Amino acid sequence: MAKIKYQTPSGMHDILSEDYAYYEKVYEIVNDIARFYGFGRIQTPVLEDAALFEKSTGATTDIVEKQMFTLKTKGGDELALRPEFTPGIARAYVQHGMLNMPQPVKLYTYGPLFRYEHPQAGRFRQFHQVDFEVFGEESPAIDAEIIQIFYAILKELKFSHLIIEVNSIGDSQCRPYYKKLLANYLRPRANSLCADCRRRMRQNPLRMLDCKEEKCQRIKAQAPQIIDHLCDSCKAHFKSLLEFLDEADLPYHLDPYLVRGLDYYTKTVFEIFSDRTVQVVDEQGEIVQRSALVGGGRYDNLLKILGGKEIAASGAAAGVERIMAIMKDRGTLAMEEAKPRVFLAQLGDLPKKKSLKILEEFRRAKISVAESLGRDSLRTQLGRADKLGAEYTIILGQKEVLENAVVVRKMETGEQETVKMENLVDELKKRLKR
RNA sequence: GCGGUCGUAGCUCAACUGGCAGAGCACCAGUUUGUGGCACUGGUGGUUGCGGGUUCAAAUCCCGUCGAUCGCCCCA
Repeated sequence: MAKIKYQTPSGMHDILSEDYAYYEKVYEIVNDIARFYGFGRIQTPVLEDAALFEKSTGATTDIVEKQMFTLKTKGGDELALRPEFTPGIARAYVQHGMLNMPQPVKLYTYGPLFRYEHPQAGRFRQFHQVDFEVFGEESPAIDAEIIQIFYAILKELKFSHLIIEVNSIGDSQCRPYYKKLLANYLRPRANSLCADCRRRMRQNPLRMLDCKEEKCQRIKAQAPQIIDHLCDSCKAHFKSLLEFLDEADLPYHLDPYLVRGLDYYTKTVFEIFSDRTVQVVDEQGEIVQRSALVGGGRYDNLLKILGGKEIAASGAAAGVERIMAIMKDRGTLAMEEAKPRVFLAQLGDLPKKKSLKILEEFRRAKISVAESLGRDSLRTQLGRADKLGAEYTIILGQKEVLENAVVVRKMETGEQETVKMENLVDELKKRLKR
C-alpha cells in the first residue's frame, strides 16, 4: 500500500496565521459596525435540513440543484452544509418566535459556507461570508441602511471607488406579469439567443438579463424593463430607496438587468463592486467580468414560505475571500506581525524552572514575551530573539538566579544592565515606553 | 457539468535529446561550553502528487486519476 498523502479537499483551504490576520481585521470592523447599528450576533448550525434550502433558496437554483453538500444521518435525515446564511437565520427567527421581540429584529453573523463547485479565482468550496439580516421592517430605509452598512465596512477596509448596483425585481403582484411579458418578447427571438438563455426562457426568463453573451446583450437591450412594469407599491418602494441612497451620499448605479439568482428576492436587489474587484480583462483591455463583493436584497415572502407569518425582511452578505484578495492585491493593509517585545533566555535547570513564573508576570502586565525553553545555548536563544524582533532580551542564568537578579539586554544596541528580579516587570515597562 | 495550463524538498525553482534527483531560501546543530544580526562548516528533509503503460533505463514519453490554477456556467 502506497503511503497516502493527506491534503485539504478540493476548493478548501487551511487558513494559516498569516492570512488569519486579514479575517480578523474584517471581523473586527464588522463587529464594530454591527454594534453601532444595533445588530445582534447570531450563530446558526453549519448543517441544516436540506429541505430548508430547497424551499427557500429555490429548488431550481444552481446553488441547491448542483452545489449543495448533502449527507444522510444514521436516522435517515437529509442534511446539507449551508450554502448561504439567509435561510438558516430566517429559520431561527421563526423557530424562536422572534416576531414576539420588538421589531425589527436585526441579526448579523459570519462564518464558513459550502458550495460544491469548480474552484477558481474568488470562488471556493468552503468560503466565508459576513451577513446582515433585518426582519420585520418593510421600509426601504432599512434596505438603504443595509447598503450603507456594507459600504461602510468596505470603506473602513480602505476600499475606494465602490459601485453600488441596484434594481427592483418586483413582488408577487407585478413580477409574474413582467415574466410573462419578457417571455413573450423573447419567444419569437429564441433562435438568436444562446443555448443557456433558451433554457432560461422557460425556467426563469429573468435570469436571461444577466447573460454575458453578446448576441443576448443585443436582444436584452430592447427588452421590456422591469422597472417600467412595477406595481404601485414596488414602484414607490424603489423610488423611496433611491431617495434614501441619494440623501446618504451612497454612489449607486441603476442596473435594470440586475436580477440575482436566488428565488426569494422581492423588490430591492443590489450588489457592490470595487473598481479593483478581481476582474477578467480580454485582449482589447475591456473588462469582461467582475465578481461582486456584496450581494443582497429584500425577501418579503421567505418567512411565510418557511411557515412563519408574513414578515418583511431584507439582508445582504459579503464574500470575505474576495475582499481579502483585493486587500492583498493592493496592499491595503500592511499587516503587522505579532512581534514579542521581550525575549526570555535561560541558562540551565534552575533558571528554566523560574521561567514560567516570570512569563506569567509579564502576561499580567500585558507585555508580550517569547521564549525558547527547549533550547539551552545562549547563542541560539539570542539568535531566536533577534529573528523574532524582540526589543529586549532577559537573560537568566545560574548566577543571576542566585543573586535574585536578571540581565536585561537591549537588542538594538547590545547594552546590558543587571536588574533586581522584583523590579523586572516595572523596569521593562519603563523601557518599553520610550 | 465542460474546457485551457500546471504538479520535483516546507518555499522559489534547476536537472540538455529519456541516462546517478540538485541549488538557493527556510529549518536544526556547531565554529572551544554565558551573548544575536555577518560569515563559515555540517545536518534533517524526496518512492519527482498517485496508479498503470512504453523502455536496458522515466521527473522527462503515453494513458488514467487526484490536486492546483484560469475560464465557461453560476455566484459572494
